[in-house]
Order: sequence, then C-alpha cells, then structure tokens
Amino acid sequence: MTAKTVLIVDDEAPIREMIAVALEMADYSVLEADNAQDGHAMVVDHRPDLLLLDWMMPGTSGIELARRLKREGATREIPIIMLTAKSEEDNKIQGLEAGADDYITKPFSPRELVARLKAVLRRATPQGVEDPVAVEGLELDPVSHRVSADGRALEIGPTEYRLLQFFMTHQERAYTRSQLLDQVWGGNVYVEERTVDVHIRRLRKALGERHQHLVQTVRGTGYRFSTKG
Amino acid sequence: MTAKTVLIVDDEAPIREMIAVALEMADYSVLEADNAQDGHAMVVDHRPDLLLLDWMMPGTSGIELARRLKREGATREIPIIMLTAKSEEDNKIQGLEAGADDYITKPFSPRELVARLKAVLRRATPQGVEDPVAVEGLELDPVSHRVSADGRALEIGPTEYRLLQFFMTHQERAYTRSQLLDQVWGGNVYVEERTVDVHIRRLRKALGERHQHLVQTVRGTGYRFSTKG
DNA sequence: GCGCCACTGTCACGTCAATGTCATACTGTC
DNA sequence: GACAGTATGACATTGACGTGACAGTGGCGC
Repeated sequence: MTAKTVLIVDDEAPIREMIAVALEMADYSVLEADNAQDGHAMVVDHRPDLLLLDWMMPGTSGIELARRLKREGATREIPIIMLTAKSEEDNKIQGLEAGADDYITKPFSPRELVARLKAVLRRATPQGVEDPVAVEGLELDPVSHRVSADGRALEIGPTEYRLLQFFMTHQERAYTRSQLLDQVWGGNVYVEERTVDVHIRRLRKALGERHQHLVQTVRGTGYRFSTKG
Repeated sequence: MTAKTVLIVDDEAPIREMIAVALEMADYSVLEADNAQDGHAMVVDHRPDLLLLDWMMPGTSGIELARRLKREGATREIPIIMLTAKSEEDNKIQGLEAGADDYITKPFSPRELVARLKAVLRRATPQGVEDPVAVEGLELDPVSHRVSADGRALEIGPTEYRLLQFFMTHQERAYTRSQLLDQVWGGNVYVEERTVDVHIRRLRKALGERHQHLVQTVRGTGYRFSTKG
C-alpha cells in the first residue's frame, strides 16, 4: 500500500505543523492549506485520501468547505475529520450533518489523532470482492487467500501468492521482469530484476511437478503463464 | 446472545425508573439517559439492542434523535420504540417516518411494553444469529453465550468470544487486522492493529491444543478460521 | 464508597518465515 | 565452443508474528 495523503486545512501554522509532524511520523504524506479556498483547490488538484479540517477559520469556514465537498460527486467519497476547539455537542451534530466522518476536539494528542484517522480510513476503504480463479486443477481463492492443487492446499509465500494471482488473471501473455516488478511488487520499489527469477523458481517449486509447466520462460523477454505448450 | 440491552431515553426520572424495573424483571440489561445528547453518545458507546425514546424532551427531541440515528449507517439497524404522552395519530405517523419501529402511548402497562419490545426485537433479530455453530467438536452457543469443546465448557473472555463467534460464522475467509477490528470491535473504536494479535493468541490459548489449528495465520495479511490444512 | 478482580490494550523482546542478493551451474543459440 | 541468458542453492538481513508482562479500567461484591 502506498502512503496515504492527508490534507490539513487550518489557519494556524503551528497547529498545522504539529499535526504534520505527527502524521509524517506515522508514514502519511501531508499537504497543507491555511484557508478553505486553497484547501478546496488542493483537494481538486491532489486528491488526498483524507481531510483534516479546522472548524473555525477566517473567510469560508471548515464546515462550509465540508458541505461543499460532500455535495460534489468527485469529492464526496473523501473522508473528513473536523477539528474544533469547542467541545459542545451541538458542533459535533452540525459537523456530522455537514458530512464529516469524525470529529476531534482540541486539544488532542497526536496519538488520538492518528488512531482516529486510521479508523476512518479503514472504514472508507472497502475491499472489493474477488472471484476465485482456476485452471487445470490449480485453484486460487482470493477470499480465503488460499491456493490448492486438485483440492490439496499448497504451501506458498506471500510474494509467490501475488505473483501467481497476477499470472492467473493475466494468462497467455509474456511479461518482462520489469513489468512483473511493477505489477506484483508495486511501482515504487527498487529490486534487482534477477530477483524475479528467484521468485519464479520458488513459485514453480510450490506448484510442484503437476503444475509448474504453466509458468513458462520466454527466453530473451521474461515469463508467461499459459496452459498451452 | 447475552441479555439484550435496552437504552431508555427520557427526561423524567420516575418514568425511566419504572421502565427500568419492568425490563430488568424481564431479564433485560438497561441503560438510561435523560436527554438526546447523552442518549446519542450512549448509543455510539454501548451499542444497545433497542432504544426506548421519549417523544417530547427539552432540547433535542426524541424524534430528532431517531432521525439522526437512522441516517447513520452504524446505528441504522438499531430498532427504536417511541414513547409518547399524546395519543394523536399524527405523532404516530411522524414517529414512524422518522424511522421508529413501534410506538407506545403513555400511560402503558409494563406488560404491554415488554410484549411490544419482544416483538420488535424478534423482528429485528436476523435469522440464524441465535443458532449455535459447531465444528470439530467445538461448539458455540449464542443463546447461553457459551463455548464448549467436546462437551466441556471453555474459559473464554468476552472479546475472545466475539472474535470466535465472528470466525465461526465467517469461515474459510482471510481477514486483515483492520477488518477484524471493524467487525469484532466495532467501527468506531481506535485500537492498535497489533492488539488483534494478542486476542488471537488469547483465543488460541482458550481453544487449547485440540482446536487451535482452526485459527490460522495468513502471513502478510491477517487471520483465517478454517477446518482445512 | 472501597477494594478486588477480570478484562483490555499496549509495549518490548524473541523467533522464525520471507525476502533480496550473490556465486555458481546449467541451457539454448549462433 | 563461446556467449548470453536462465536456473538454482546458499546466505544475511529484514520484518512479521508470537508471547509474556504490565498498567489502566470498569464491574461487582462487600
């Protein structure tokens, strides 16, 4: 999973800084805006995964921005956490009605902030249902996260699992090592291309005699998953 | 399940008391709040199985609270019975439109109250939730809230019980720690993901040698309950 | 009200599977 | 046979998971 981006909209620089530091420690990528207008622009431009929005700000208030974002289809899905200095229940109600997903009262600890943020992101990122794939008695079930050959469960490591899943959903097509690294390892990691060979070997080993012919070497290019040949 | 929890929201203490006594006699567990704000908070914190909601209250009215609860996904499923001193038909309409599941006119007898409450709960309790589940001699009975292995009762904590119940009703499926937190702890708690590990361990310990193989680690992903492998 | 106790969430530490890299052996092609 | 490309086994490192300890909390009986 790549780092989630969080946009902080608050007119007070010190508060923004404090939050930014806390979030960066927790491996989030942080954007900042000191008013609702800039905030709105940054939402549109950078599509953050979550908004931290100050309740009271000069000019357009946080609650107004929240309402606006929730009204537009393109930004409606972005979760919002409201920050407020007041602890009155009414604000919470108003905030939630404006479409905020959670709400934190100042002062708050960085720990609490990160915890709530995690929880909101967790809820907001639904996991799509996936169908099992099968070929020649080899079956991969994303739901139970299992691979079986003719009904018997296979011992397979995480990387080999992802590699096999990619192959089974992209059959009959040759991929270069570099393409496999992008697709299976993720775009922004640096590993040697030769490492792919090693995992191909591990995958073949895991598949056993019965199925290793499905993972084919394409000399001079890379690898392919195929039932033919 | 354990005793059902009923939250009474009414500003008049004597009425709350009367209801509370009647419900406790009928083996319900009772929570009380004397205004809509506190009521809202208690719903979020304690997740009662049913709400008894006074129609007229100072501040936010019962009907307003009902509307709000039915709007939020997390609380939408909780059935609500409205209490009102007025017997006008209009109120009934309004109440039902706000999402109330039933409606009782004061004065009412404790007998009537309990009867309606039972009826509403019966309707609201999804089929199957109350049925015991069993696998390989491990049995979980939601009615008596007990777990037994080959007939002998097991020592098991509340959280482990819920975790096991979730697993037994969702077998052969890998869950991430996040998903387990949402499903077993509830969506609005802020807990470290690694805490799941600890409870998994406690659950395994409670299950003993004989059954702990059912709770499987899916490395790099999370956990799974399965009778295979 | 008070102390006791079960339960919970968090941390620190230990362990072991998983990973990426290398050196070496092998294979196909010209 | 020479060369480039690929397979394989070994190895150090990393990081995920298991585990025991501990402090805080709330419920419960006295």
